[in-house]
Amino acid sequence: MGKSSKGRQKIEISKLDNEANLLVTFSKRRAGLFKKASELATLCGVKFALIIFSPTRKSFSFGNPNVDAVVDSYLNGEPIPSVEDDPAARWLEVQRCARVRELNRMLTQALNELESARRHAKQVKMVLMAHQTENWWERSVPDLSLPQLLELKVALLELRKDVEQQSGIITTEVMNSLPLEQQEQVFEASSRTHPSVLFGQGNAGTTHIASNFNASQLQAPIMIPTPGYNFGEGSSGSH
Amino acid sequence: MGKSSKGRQKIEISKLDNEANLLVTFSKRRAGLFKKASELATLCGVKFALIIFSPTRKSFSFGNPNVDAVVDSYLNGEPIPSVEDDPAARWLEVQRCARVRELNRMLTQALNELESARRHAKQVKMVLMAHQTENWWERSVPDLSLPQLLELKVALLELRKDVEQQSGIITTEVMNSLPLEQQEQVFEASSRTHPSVLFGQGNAGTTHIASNFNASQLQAPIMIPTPGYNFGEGSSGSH
DNA sequence: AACTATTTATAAGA
DNA sequence: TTCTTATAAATAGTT
Repeated sequence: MGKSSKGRQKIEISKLDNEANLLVTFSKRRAGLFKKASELATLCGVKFALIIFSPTRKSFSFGNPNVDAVVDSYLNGEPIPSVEDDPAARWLEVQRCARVRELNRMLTQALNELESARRHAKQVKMVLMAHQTENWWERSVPDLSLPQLLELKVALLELRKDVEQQSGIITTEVMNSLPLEQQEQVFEASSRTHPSVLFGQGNAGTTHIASNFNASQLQAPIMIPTPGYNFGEGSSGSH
Repeated sequence: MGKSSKGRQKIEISKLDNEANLLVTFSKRRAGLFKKASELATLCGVKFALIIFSPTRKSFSFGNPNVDAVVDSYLNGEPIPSVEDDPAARWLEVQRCARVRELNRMLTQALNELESARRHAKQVKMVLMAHQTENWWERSVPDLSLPQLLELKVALLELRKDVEQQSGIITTEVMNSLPLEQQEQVFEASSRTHPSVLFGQGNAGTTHIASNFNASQLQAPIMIPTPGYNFGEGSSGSH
């Protein structure tokens, strides 16, 4: 009898041009990839995160114990002392956590500057408010009494000292002390929600990934085309 | 003749107890997983990131175009209106990116405060520097000429006005005055340099992942046990 | 790190 | 989509 199917055929690994076929292949291979990943995690007890953006721009993700924990570890990863002398390793290490490191650096700097600016502002305010009960400077300064003027002088000297210490730095140096990348940084607001979908009904709890992983689960039930779903041991909890 | 090998045997997907075997299995399956991922990326032209922590705590990662770009997309992903009311989804959403969001929030706030403080400091400085050529206030204030005193009065009034507008806010209100949306804003630096390491010698350019992907490449050469290495189409450039 | 006998994944077709 | 089937690919155990 003739064969009922040609069976699996070898394909070249290059961008699929047939759109429909691409979608099917994506679904199949994504499922396979997720299964492989979960098997690896279960067999070897390792942490992992896998994030995929579908051809239709939706995101699929999962990880063990969960994506964010792994991403955090990744972003905050320890340097590897053993590769300290390997230039490539060093380079990569520098690349790592670029985002969080940079944010931390910026935050530290901003906080430092803010502290200075705030101390400065406080002193200015003190000087100006010291006599606010009378609003003495609304009268013409020449009318001030000698003690008042002396007080003013002390305050101004104090202020000047402060200004030299802080304001000068703040206003003249700070802008330039920021690395160029920082000054040019474009900030993008994105306080968006980024929800995820649980894996199945009640099997997202403490069970092992693979122990409740089989082909039937792998297909339709869990492949909800929703961006950012997680499953695995810790997917339903915090990390 | 007898068979030279039992060949592949079926195994149960549960944590391997044999340590040596686990390490070998990890290496093999990691390689397979990476290959599958790169094939999927090539075939379907999708973005992905894969981060794995080895049993020995080292991290392996790669992605298309690179891990951080995908992680960024993931962390700043679009909201999915349809799951807005799903409590589980909301919960996971809250968990997600906690660290980066908090850093961003702190940075945003610090930056806003700093901007105010800076504007204020600038005005203070202007007042104080207006007469710096003479350092007139180093003489005793009572010795000032009438024009100088009038000038001082104007400066002080100006400063007071500024202080009322800014300093008060800075020192008392700013911490709480940011609108909630602003406080939650997530900023992302978009001008970040992000170099990567080349994949192999000269094949990391514009070639497709999988077209230069074979078993020999998959094993030792590219599996540098270094945190955060990337390869793939876009791995050799910035994004 | 290689080698195979198997298991597993999957391209095509229905 | 989902199922089937023949075949390609991955890999467990061994050397």
